[in-house]
Amino acid sequence: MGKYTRPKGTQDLLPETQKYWEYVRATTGEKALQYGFERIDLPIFEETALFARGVGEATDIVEKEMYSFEDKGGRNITLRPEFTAGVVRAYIENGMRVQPKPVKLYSVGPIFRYERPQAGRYRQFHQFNAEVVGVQAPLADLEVMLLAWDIYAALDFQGLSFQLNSTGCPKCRPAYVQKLVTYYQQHETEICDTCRRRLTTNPLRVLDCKEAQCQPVIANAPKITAHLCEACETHFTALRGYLDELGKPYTLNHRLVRGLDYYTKTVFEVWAEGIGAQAAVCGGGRYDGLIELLGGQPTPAVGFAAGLERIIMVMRHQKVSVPELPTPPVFIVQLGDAARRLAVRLLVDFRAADIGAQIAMRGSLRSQLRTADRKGGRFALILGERELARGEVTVKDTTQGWVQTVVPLDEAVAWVREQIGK
RNA sequence: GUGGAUGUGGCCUAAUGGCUAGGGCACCUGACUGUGGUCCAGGCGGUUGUGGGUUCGAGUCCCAUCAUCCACCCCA
Repeated sequence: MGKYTRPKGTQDLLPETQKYWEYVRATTGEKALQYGFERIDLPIFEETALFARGVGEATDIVEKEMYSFEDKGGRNITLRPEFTAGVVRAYIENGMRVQPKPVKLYSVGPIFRYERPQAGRYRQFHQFNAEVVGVQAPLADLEVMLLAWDIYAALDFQGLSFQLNSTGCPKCRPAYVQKLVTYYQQHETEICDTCRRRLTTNPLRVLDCKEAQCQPVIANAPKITAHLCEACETHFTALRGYLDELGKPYTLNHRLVRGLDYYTKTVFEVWAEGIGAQAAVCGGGRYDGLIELLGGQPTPAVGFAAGLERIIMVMRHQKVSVPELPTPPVFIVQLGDAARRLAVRLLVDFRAADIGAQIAMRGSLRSQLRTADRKGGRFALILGERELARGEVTVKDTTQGWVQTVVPLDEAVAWVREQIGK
């Protein structure tokens, strides 16, 4: 081993895994564009205050998972722990409120969180993110959910379903939270320590506690969907109506919550058959309060994010076949100094004709052919003294075993082009 | 942040506390400038994760530390 090793929780994405990344990036990007989302690329770091405010001071992310530092100019900087805050910042800063609504944006890229690494979980990882900004109507929620769904369908994920809930809005949520806290206080002796703490810091979070002792308490807890105001109720009903209309399976899950204040109304996850049981593969929801919170005009929005490492992990586990990355079809084998000079001319001729080509750089004929076999493409072109003398090149089609053809040197490019039908 | 398991060349791995840590894959060289994965010969590559300790002697036992994996936590 060398002197230096990767920082904890980071990974090298080696050439042999690139086809998965390329495939996932291509599929998600294609779907997003198809659905009218436009790509936006944002800085990987932002002002720390943006995330502190946008994600929420009391969240785990802000409290202990951010990569924050001071730059040489004394600015407080944080490597983005999620996309939404940056998207909203860009929306406001670039005056996107003057654009026709909805504004539909997507992003892909690295995300940073200081967490304990685990299978499929890294400190630098990657997300796909999509947002619909500027529309209150539940059609926007549906649009985001459909994109999430279809991305996984396009990636051939099995057993897809939605988990769905509404978290209400500033009008109806406080009353519900009060009710929940009162209920929990009556059962204070039956719940875990963490939940007791949550009651004061972030009450909604008690609902997704995994502790065994908390389960019966959760099961009988008041459900927020029974306490929605009229606007939230109408919104939720309409969204469910669309899903019913489309026959998309969803489960009402009153335990599905986001602990952040700016989340409103719709909260959802897509579940799929993962490694073993069903598991969430992406999550999202509506955040009508965030843009105003970050200094913009009051603007409704809804979005979701998906972790690419998790997608790739499931794809590899289920042995989903992904297309190979293209390799250059031509590999030139050369013998002798004179032939070598001609060979480099041939090499650039192929490339000028937009046909991928490589040249053997070392070794005997045998070992060059062996290299052609393992690293090269379909055709091995042999250029030695014999060929040189006759102005020919010997072409072996590696997909055809020993079949070889002698082609005049100046027709080689045209001959190969014809073979590959370009 | 909590609990558990595991660390031997790039990868896989052998070695009752006892010879210079052995083998396979891969890589390189040769056989071999003239026809592809075989075979043959040779080579490069290790302070056994790191640091201590026990012992005449440690890859092996003990402690610490680091890393990885797993389960929590959190989430994507």
